[in-house]
Amino acid sequence: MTTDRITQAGGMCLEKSRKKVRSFEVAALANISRSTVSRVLSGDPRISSDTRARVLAAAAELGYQPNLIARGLKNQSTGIVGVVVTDLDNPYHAHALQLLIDKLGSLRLAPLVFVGDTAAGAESAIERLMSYQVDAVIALAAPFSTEIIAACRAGNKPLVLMNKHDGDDDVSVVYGDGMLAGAIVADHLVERGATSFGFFAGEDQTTISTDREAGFVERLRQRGFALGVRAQSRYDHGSAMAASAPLLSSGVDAVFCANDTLAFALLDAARSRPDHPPPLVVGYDNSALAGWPSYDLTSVDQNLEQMTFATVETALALAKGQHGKTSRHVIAPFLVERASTRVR
Amino acid sequence: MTTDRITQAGGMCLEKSRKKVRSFEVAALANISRSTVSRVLSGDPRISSDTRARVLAAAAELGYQPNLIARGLKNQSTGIVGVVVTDLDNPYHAHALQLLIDKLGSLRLAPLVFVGDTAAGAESAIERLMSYQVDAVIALAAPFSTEIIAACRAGNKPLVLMNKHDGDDDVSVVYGDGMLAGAIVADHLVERGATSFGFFAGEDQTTISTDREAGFVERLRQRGFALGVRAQSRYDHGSAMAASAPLLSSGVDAVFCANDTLAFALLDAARSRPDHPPPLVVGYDNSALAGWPSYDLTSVDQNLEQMTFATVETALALAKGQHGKTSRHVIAPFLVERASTRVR
DNA sequence: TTCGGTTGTGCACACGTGTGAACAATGCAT
DNA sequence: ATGCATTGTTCACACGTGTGCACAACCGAA
Repeated sequence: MTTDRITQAGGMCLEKSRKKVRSFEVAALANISRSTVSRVLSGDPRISSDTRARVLAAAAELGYQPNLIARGLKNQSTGIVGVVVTDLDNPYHAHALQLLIDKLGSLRLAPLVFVGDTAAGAESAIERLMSYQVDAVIALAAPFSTEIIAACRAGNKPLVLMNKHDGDDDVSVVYGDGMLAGAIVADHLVERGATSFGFFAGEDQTTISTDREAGFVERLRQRGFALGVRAQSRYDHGSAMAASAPLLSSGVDAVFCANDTLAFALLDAARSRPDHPPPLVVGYDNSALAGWPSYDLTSVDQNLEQMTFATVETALALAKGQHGKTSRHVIAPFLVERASTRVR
Repeated sequence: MTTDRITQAGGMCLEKSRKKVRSFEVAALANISRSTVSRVLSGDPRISSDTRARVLAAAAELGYQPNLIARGLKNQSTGIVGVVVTDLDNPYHAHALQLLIDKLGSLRLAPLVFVGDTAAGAESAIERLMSYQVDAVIALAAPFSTEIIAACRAGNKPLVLMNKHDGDDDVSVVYGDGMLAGAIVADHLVERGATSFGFFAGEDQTTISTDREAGFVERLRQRGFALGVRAQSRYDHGSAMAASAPLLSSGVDAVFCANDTLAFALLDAARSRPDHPPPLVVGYDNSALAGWPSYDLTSVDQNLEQMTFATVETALALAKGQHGKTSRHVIAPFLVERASTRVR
């Protein structure tokens, strides 16, 4: 009846679909050729509605699920998207990853996730991804984007950087508008009556971080103020608490922190010196913890929802077609006001 | 020279390896057949060391990376492991996922990650995973494990449940010893001088949660005490703060919380009523936040490192061979003592 | 020379799917 | 009856890899 081989029918199986069912089995059940099954599934309009119904019924009865590995091999398109993340202990990254997975899933794409927290790790992650023939790569706030860009270019894979942009490299990027955020924060603090200002910077001096500071300082300047004090720290709570000392002893009215983690550390440090009144504090990321009463932190929300949406759309566009075109989405952030900038 | 077709050699490429290089190209460069290349890569001992060296040199020169999709199709084993997670906003889950990805990567396995936070979502996630022919499935603290178990059994895919066990279902499981943890906490609180006790339960009444309570109550009983008060809440901070009122107004000496999130909420709620002295508080998960000075929470550490290790090892064992054998790893937790159980 | 053993390599097929081209069936106009 | 367009289906090949089996080359022994 067919040139395809026969499988042993799996003996004494009691459950519904014990063994993997392949397309030629539904073809046999529908008295039709295997190609017609494939055409029905791909929505080919030449198939008569009669046979289409028969095939669909047979597929449903057998519980047929196409083998996406085989399809990927044939189509040169697997529907797999590589995602490179760094630190999932940062709740902001974890949240972004979750949103990415959701968006990808709703587009029937599957995320293959790797951690690239060192230069070597990032490179090897990309190599693994390319071996799996992913349709595109999304790098999430990746510190080693240079290596990633090089690897993707060598393998000719479309790449989208989310929340990281490296100036002039021609890669598609999606990131939050740090300059705008800095300006919004400056306005907010001035309106709250602050007259002396500090900035708490993170360890990494990427454009993503420096934009925030630049926008802040620039708007302060426009309104007739200057930055009074500046501190810098790694992103863990302990280091940040230690590093926040100069900000507190300077006695500035308000501090803008590059990150919620830094802001929490600053608040904790301020609590331990009740002699001075604490400054107004603004964070960045609007993490869940910012809403808790023990911190109640005013924070910039990067609009991650919109950011992940744009990222996935961009990746999909690159995957299907125009590899050359690089795009640049800049997402507008907004401020969530809470008690940490309420005047006491 | 060969029966394989010729590719267009990619015109004016300037970069190193602009186009995908396939095994027959390194075969051609090494003046050898394609099968020999495959055998070299799989470490076949019959290959002479001379040709082996020639092949490896050619592969290195062309930057050959085998197509794992094609290999997966042929071998009926993709090296992809499906991971089903629920809530990545829970830092505990995010941390576990990161560890899982690391362990999988070091075993040269690739994680395909899906979110299954509803019954329907979990089922569709598993279906997607099976379409991708994953070698095994790991479900991380999945609330809808019944659906997942059914789907994996139907598809004949090995499954490991991490941090969830459903009593008598014969599935491989890896989880922390909640009974032991409860006992350790009871001992600790009694030693700290507490004489009246409360338990703060989570929304889910899975065995994972109830074990903690059962072990706690049992050990209290052995030492001549009983549980004085009990509260229950969803796992978000707001709900938990509201739900913690009865625990505080009851005036018990010590409260064991099923989760760090609940413990943080309880501490926040206690702060807002300075009339009573706060109880001793113990949490569960030892999340990063527990170490921060604003909470400084004594908490049970589940030994996630060991747990993820056992999970991945189990999945790998199931993937290569003994599908029938189900195993059960119970990981011993330990207590990290901090200020929240220090007598004031 | 013939036979058997060892060592290394190549041919051809398989994995499960998608798809261009060929083809059968039918209707319609010549 | 023949030619042609339309419609639905099948044939055969391709995607890139692994591997059983046959076989070539070589050596030593009878």
